[in-house]
Amino acid sequence: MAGPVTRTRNRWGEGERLRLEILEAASGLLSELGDEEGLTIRGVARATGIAPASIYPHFSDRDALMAGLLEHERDRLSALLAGAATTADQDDPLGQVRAQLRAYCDFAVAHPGHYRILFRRRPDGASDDSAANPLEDILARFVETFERCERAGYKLRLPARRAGVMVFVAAHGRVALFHGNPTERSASLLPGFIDELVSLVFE
Amino acid sequence: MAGPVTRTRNRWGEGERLRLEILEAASGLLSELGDEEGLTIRGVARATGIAPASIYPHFSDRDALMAGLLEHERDRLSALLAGAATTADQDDPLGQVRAQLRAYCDFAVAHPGHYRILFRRRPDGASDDSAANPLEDILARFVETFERCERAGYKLRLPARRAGVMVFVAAHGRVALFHGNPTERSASLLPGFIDELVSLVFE
DNA sequence: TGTACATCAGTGAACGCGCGTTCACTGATGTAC
DNA sequence: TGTACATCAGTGAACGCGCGTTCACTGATGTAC
Repeated sequence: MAGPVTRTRNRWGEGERLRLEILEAASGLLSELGDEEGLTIRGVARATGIAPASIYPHFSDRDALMAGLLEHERDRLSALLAGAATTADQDDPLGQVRAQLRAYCDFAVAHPGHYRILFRRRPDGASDDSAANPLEDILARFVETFERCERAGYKLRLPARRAGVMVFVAAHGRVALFHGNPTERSASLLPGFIDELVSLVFE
Repeated sequence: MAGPVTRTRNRWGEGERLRLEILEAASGLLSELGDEEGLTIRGVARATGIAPASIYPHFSDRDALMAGLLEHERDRLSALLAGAATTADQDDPLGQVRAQLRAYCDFAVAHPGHYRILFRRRPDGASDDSAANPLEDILARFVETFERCERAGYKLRLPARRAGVMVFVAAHGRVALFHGNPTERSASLLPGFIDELVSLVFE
């Protein structure tokens, strides 16, 4: 499809740049394929415009590349959610909840491949700490916003953390439903779902 | 791990049996691997105790085998949910909702691999009708039960279908969270989550 | 009842392919003296 | 300023492997006459 990718080699002392180039190429590939399968060392090398062997100084093997990619995408989504909360009206925490949920669903709809890898089972070796678990990071964004709601005097039907879990898992379930049946119609029903969800969680 | 699988060839006129044997072997493999990757024609043939070529009279290619497996597992889960509703106290529709949700989560926790393929993106060629969409089938089980609740006089905060969508997607999101972090602790919090979820949806 | 033939269930070997990974290398850019 | 050498960024070719799929086949079981 795309012509052969050409690139100029990094300058002396800047070899580390290639690491990011690889991750970005892999991310682009994930958009095209919509799926982690087919995301191979050779494929990523082709997309980056380098030899397969050139991956190895930056990622020790395919698993390490996938783990790097997961971290990369988790950080993108986490930043997006934090941004949505601060962009919304600071005096309207309920609006912030909605803005975050909308940002979350938009991301999932627009980037199914990226979204999906965030919810992939972690390799068995992964530890239990939150740094390794991308979901904890995302969840924390929602919990923060509910805590802000509580401080602003809004009455929740659940404690802030439980409310965060509830909207997060429900939103995730809803976009998974969309991914299973990615139609215009299903996407158009998302805003209504978000409103329903928010209304259930408040008094 | 397991020794070489041996089997006796089916009798004349019973060649169709092999189709089911293949699906059951694939299902078993899915349990062991916990993952659709590695579920190969050759691997399934090995697990069934047949030659790879013997798959082809029953499934035209790998995609057809995967589609057959998805259908197989969807029917299992759907039957499980229907059974949970009829096993519960017939005069307690709210208890039926809980029983279904518990059955659903138990299935997801006990069979991550089987569960996961139900939520895999369908191949692009798949049509839009509900028969092709495993999720619709599962969703319908929950909706049925909420309709029973309404007829029994329980007040829902959402219409029955929307309530069904809500608990279904929330339950799915919750077990996905578990799959991302499959600890004892996470599993032990599931019953509490189910109760919370049910309480949110009723007045 | 025999016997020739059709049909069945399933096999074994081979094909071409893309994969992950290794290893000795190349050429450009920096540094020591 | 020159020059020998170290270090850097990245390459090209090769390896062994398991994969999906094809194809001519085998031996057992049924059927027609």
